[in-house]
Amino acid sequence: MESATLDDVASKAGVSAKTVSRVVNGERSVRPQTRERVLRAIEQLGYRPNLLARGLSGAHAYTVGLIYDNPNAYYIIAMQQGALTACDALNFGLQIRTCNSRSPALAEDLRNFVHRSRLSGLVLTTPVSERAASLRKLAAYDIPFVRILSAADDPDDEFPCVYVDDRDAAYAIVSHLLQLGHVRIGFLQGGKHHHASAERLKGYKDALQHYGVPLRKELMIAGDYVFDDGFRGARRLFDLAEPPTAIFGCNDEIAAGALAAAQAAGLHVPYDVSIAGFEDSPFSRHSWPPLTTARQRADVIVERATRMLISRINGNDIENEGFTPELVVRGSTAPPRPKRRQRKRR
Amino acid sequence: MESATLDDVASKAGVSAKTVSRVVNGERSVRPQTRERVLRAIEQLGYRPNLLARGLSGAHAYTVGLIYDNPNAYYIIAMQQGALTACDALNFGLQIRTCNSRSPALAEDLRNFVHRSRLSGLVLTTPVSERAASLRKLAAYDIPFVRILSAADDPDDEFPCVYVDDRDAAYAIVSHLLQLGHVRIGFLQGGKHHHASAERLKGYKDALQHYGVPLRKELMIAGDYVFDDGFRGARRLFDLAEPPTAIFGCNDEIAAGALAAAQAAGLHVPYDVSIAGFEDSPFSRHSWPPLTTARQRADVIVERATRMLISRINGNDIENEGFTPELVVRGSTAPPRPKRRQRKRR
DNA sequence: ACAATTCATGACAGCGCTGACATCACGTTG
DNA sequence: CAACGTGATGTCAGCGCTGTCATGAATTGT
Repeated sequence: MESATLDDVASKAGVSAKTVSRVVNGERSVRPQTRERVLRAIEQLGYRPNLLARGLSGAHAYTVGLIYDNPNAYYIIAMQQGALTACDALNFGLQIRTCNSRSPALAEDLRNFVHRSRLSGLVLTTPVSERAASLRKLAAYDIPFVRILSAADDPDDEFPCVYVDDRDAAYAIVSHLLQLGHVRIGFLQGGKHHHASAERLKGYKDALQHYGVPLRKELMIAGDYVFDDGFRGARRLFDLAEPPTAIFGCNDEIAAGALAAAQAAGLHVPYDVSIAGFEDSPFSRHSWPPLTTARQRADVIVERATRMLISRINGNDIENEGFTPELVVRGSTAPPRPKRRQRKRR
Repeated sequence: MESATLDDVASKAGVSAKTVSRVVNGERSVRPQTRERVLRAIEQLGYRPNLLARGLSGAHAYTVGLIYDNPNAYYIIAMQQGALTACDALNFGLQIRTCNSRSPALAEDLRNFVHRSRLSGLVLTTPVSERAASLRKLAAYDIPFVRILSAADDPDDEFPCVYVDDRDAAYAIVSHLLQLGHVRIGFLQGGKHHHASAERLKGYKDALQHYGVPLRKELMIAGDYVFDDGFRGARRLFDLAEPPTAIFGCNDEIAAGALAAAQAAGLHVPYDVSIAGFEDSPFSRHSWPPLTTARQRADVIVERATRMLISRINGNDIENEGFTPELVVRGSTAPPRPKRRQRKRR
């Protein structure tokens, strides 16, 4: 019933506890044949190292921290799931923490968190992962971390990361709208403090340019990644003399707000106006009509980042990796309805 | 920089480490005067016990597990938040785990989880908290737990719990609809394996009876706590010869489904049909129109439950406690629109 | 007033593991 | 062939805390 200890494995394999420890921690200097024997004993006894003892004894607690500053519950759950999967598989613990990414003391807060729990490293999600100055401080504190962030043109390779190609995904969404025949496409931007916002904006602009559609300032509205800003932004768009026939909301919550605004204004989605989001949150599936969006596998992305981090902690070299969200077409987008307003367009 | 240890506190207070340990753990046999001195030293040094060492040394890991089997991200995040608040305040660790509440091996799974991490106890949320047979096994395994559950008529006081008065809250919602003048009120029930479903049903029935409105079988539709069942259920209601003028969905996701179904059917909410949910999830705020619902403070409830659990682990007696969700009236409910159908009603 | 009991406190081992260092068996090298 | 790496393994202390038991002081009963 009681779980096996290092000593149990050691005597079963006929080696010292320290050697078993070496095998468990993947240290080099163990003869392959010995390693083999130890691994077999571990397998037979179903040995798993005791995190508490490891942490108490070692230089770090064999536990990573998942850091976020994000109000989106679905996103958080998915990220937690991914991190947990990786940690369970690799015998690491997981600590979960919110933070204030705009605090000037961000780096110090994180350092305190790491030191207090003797964390082995951090997985930083957006927008925490984008606070360059704080990251430099963290690195100076010798805290290992892996960040998840939007791919930038100039990939900032200073620190290891998993990047998400927001530009490409936004490009795909806007192209989809353009191909449907939309020309006046509203853009509800997300918070400026997320790099993803700039990337998605770039995808929007690039797609318009590629299809030879001029950019219209009045169709682009700033805001944050929240429902209310989607609602207000869309209302402003509908009030224009020439309102857009399609709206791209920078995430599903913004798009949900736009959807609500459309319905409040008596517009039919998608016949009067098409709406697209970004993220593939349950919102996008559970609205009416369901939202066209870009699927972002936060669980997979974070699992990857967590594995990279642990690998790095174990002293291995790691390589950055990228993901591109995938277009998901649902009922909220359709060809524009020909109508006077559109004909009038110069 | 390094955090203080028991020994630091001990020498500062002029006592042995063991005595400090006694104070920290609230053991009785310490003279008030000594305790005072130790507490002052702890305060001055900012001492916080090391969870790893405590867990390694002691009979349990000073860590509680939060167990859920629930697909609702908002709910989970709120619960985690509450549990974390309590654990941070009381110097306990927190482990978070999903499980399959319908597995016949539920109790064994939980026991393994507890043993593997040497958890001090469990906070069980619905519907895990309702699996009576498994709870008895857990109790037999000597695993302390506190459950969160729907208040039943016959309060099952066998195990400590925090209960939520679902019946009263549902009663309040249906009364609200009745007071608006609705008589044909559809009821979209949640999954049978949640006791809350039965309680909410009871609230529905009680309210109708109190207002002298006969119960109509055809207005009550079974389903689960998911969007799709809300959608399908509402569609069936709209297809009735005499459709309801109001619908009460057993949670916000069901209500969101009903809302989508109404919009898909070209019905205007709330003028053609009123819709109410339960839970006060962001769904209810971010739909159009926003949903009338019952606010359930999952964070507060779970924080309370966690504090109870830790108190119990520390050897104190605890008392059960109750919460009643609070009616929140938003734009999705309004008086029924007088129309032919209603006049025809016999 | 003295043994019997209770209370407050301390000494000490040890939880399971890792870090630092010691050891030993092999080549290598001049 | 002695001196010296180099790689594989072992020894041992100790991380910070709690459980167990020992100790001495205070309190009680007769």
